[in-house]
Amino acid sequence: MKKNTNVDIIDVAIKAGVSPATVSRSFNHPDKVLMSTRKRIEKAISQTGYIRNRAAQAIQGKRSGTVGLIVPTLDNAIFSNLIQAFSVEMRKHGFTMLVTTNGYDLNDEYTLLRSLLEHRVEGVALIGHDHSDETYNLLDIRNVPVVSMWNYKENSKISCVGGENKEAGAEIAKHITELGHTKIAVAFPNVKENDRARDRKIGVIEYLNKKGIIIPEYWNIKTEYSVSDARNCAIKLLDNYNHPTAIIAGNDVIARGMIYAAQSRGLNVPNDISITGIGDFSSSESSFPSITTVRMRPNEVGKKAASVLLERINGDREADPTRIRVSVEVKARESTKLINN
Amino acid sequence: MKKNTNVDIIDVAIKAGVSPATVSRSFNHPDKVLMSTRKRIEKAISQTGYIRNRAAQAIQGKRSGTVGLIVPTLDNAIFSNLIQAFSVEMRKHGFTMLVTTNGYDLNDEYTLLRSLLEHRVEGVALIGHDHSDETYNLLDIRNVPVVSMWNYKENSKISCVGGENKEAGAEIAKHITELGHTKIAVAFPNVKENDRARDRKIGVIEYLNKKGIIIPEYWNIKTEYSVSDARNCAIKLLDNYNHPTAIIAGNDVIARGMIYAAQSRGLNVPNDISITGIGDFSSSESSFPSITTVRMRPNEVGKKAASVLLERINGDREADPTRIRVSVEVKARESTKLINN
DNA sequence: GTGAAAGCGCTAACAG
DNA sequence: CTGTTAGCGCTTTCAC
Repeated sequence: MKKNTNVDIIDVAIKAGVSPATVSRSFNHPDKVLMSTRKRIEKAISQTGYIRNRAAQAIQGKRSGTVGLIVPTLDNAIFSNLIQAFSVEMRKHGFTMLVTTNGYDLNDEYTLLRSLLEHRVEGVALIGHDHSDETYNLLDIRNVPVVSMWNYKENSKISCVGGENKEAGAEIAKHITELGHTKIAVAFPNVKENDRARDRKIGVIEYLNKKGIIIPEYWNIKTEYSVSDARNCAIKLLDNYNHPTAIIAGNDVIARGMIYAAQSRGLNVPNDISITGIGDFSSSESSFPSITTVRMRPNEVGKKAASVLLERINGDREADPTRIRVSVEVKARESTKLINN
Repeated sequence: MKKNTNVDIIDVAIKAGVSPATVSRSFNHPDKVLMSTRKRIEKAISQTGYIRNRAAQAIQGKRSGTVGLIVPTLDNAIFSNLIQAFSVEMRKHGFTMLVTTNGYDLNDEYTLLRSLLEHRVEGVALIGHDHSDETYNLLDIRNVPVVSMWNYKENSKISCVGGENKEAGAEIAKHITELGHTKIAVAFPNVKENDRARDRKIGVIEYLNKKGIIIPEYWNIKTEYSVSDARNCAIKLLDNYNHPTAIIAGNDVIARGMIYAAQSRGLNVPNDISITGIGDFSSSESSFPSITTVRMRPNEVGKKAASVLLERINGDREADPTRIRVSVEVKARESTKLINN
């Protein structure tokens, strides 16, 4: 059995005794083709081993059957639930996903977007709202259906689906203060070019300030999005400064690293120190201690973002942005506790 | 600034005062075009906002500039390092990646492969060696450059890059027995249609048997690849049966869940029980206790797999499979300890 | 070094 | 419901 890279729609048409146009129709408008001829075509297809050529289809300026996704990184758990949900939903509607990573670099993102457009993706999904002017400009000029995932923004230029990260920050800060904590450290990654982290942090800080709580500089930790860096940062804090009674971390990965740090220093979480995350990653509920965090519903975001994008692709591209706010919710678990003042 | 989805190579040619053929050449064979005209063309490109149409290029039966990747899932950390490394390397060489997930279903995989081929990907990367006959057959018939990642296999039908999972299993079993353990439980996921897990498990069991150690059925745990399920399974074991002194888990995620289970039951790891993983995920070194595991070098695998695939794409597609074995290595850490008999 | 012309594989009118 | 025809945007001979 050998080598037939090259059977085309004409070969199929001949074999089935119809015209190429009919074969094409049986793919794209099957209802316009007689059941019986469709059957013959299908037989011819499997006999010849024909596989459609989407490139030739895409060239009509019509459907390429692809959408593009640009994420900061695939390298950790942060986006995996989201991407999986988005991907599955798009696939259900016959789309294949072109995935690229920009390593949190917005200039890179522009280049990647261009390359996605070279492939004539029918739509693009991005993370968050921090994008270069060039990127926004290109999306606008080419009139590409686009959706931003993971952060809701009231007046966003483009459609978006996500939780309100600022609210998430405020909610977890509220939770912590209601447990009686006032000596609070915060741990966030670089918030430049990362609106999700920035909004969370703003939410936390503003809420605490409102309650009259000010974070001293040595309790304002800057860390990477990794367990190991978070652990190191927390160790530094615990070893060199007096201890806060609580740490609010920018996400669950950071929280996890900090819990390990505390444990490795013989501290009990939450008895000696409370630690919170944001995001509710899949393992946060099952860890020991389980992590108090904020649910951001990545599955829902991914799925809804896919729907929004599909709507744009199939419908009115000039319509005003669709914005879907996914509710966030504090999940109180074992890593925090009431403090006795 | 509005709406120019449709500038094509001809518009650019006119603007630059050359023929379309020359514009095309300046992309694909820049050396065959006078520097000065190339400059004019580039200027015309940026003035018109032209973006190449890869579909039109792909239709010539030549380069589509894409490769396909089929993974079981994006939903957890298991493959993320690997994918990231693969993706970055392919991108460096100008390829964009079409990603799909089959949810560990090999029939689905065949469908996904077909859809990737519809997009005329120039090459395909798969995980492991368990694939349906149809899948192998299709790859063969279409003569698609292909690489299998994550599991080395001596006589594989297709090129592969990975560690030897059986060896990984044997190595960690060796490590555990050398620490004096004989009362050992194992925890693996469903090994059907998953050669990586199967090989690991075989490696463990065979080694233990050779040492005269037999795993009783109630210490032979079957779990999902998730922290939560692993934790539940371990709890069941700890609550209902006498305790082993060690648990060998199929990967680090499972090990993590089991450590949490032990801790939640007031057991100390490793003093009361030793627990090992396989895979050395990024957080395994920083967790508390850090996890004794086997390094599988996902970054190296991803990068090398990309190289192998590129070689096939650019070179001799009929050549015998290239097989690269990436060494595996036990990382002894805090989650295991010597037992006093 | 560059242009003219002939397709690549498919789809969308338009007839019939 | 089906066939004919005219391209989609680009690349590639083959001349010049």
